[in-house]
Amino acid sequence: MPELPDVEIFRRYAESKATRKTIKKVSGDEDQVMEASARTIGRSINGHQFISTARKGKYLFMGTGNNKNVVFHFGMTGNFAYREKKSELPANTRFTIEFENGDLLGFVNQRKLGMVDLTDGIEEFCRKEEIGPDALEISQKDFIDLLKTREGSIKSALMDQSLVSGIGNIYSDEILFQAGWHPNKQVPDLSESDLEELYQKIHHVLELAIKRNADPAKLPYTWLLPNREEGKKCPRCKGKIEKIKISGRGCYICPSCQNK
DNA sequence: AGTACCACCTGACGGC
DNA sequence: TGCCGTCAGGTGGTAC
Repeated sequence: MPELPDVEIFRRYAESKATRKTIKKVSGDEDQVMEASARTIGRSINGHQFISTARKGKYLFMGTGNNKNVVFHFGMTGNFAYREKKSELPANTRFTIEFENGDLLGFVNQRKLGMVDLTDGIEEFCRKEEIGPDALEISQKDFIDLLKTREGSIKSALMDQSLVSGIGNIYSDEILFQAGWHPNKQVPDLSESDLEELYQKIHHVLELAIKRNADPAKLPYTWLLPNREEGKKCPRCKGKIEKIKISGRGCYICPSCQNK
């Protein structure tokens, strides 16, 4: 489930559970998830503590006292699992950090589309990976300036991580539903005040989702997300939710509410 | 510069 | 019950 709100919840979880504890050792499958090997990561961080956490878009960073950062990206599935005193971690745990006190932090990633990496500098890492400004960090002015020169559909613009990072398939559906735009609306057709409104919707949706722990069951029933299923009733107009395909991704809309 | 499509993985679900 | 196709909240590469 990991889009910006989910990753922010994971960050808070890791911050509260796994910082200020001395790292004893790390282990991980030597498969495609480990961008840097567990051995390399262990050599850099064993004996140190995590003292900070950071998030940019869907990327999560845990910084150690010796200025290293373990980087996490969850792909389409996964979360963290913290366990006390070596109690059992969930299935599909791909990377484990063990602390001196015996506690464990597991990176759970069923579909192996995520990754674990190591970097000295967060800024440098983001530049290399072409991760754009975070959707909740960028100013309204910068957001509008970026979109001014953008072509193509608003949906693909919102989901382009190099433009603005953190918004994925389902939260872009929600944002566009609340803003009233069809996902295929062309960006050049949006006025400056349209873009201002869009910026506000992005903040509204992402911030409230974080407040509700990114738990779909706790989101307002007036939102699209709890009704994001073909044939369900639109919570606003009671029309039928339709599923369409945009750049290969399933996309849910209310055709009558999203006709701007 | 955008977009469409495939690939990477695993597991759940519906149809037969 | 079992097999098969399809789909899932992400990203990267490639071809157009």
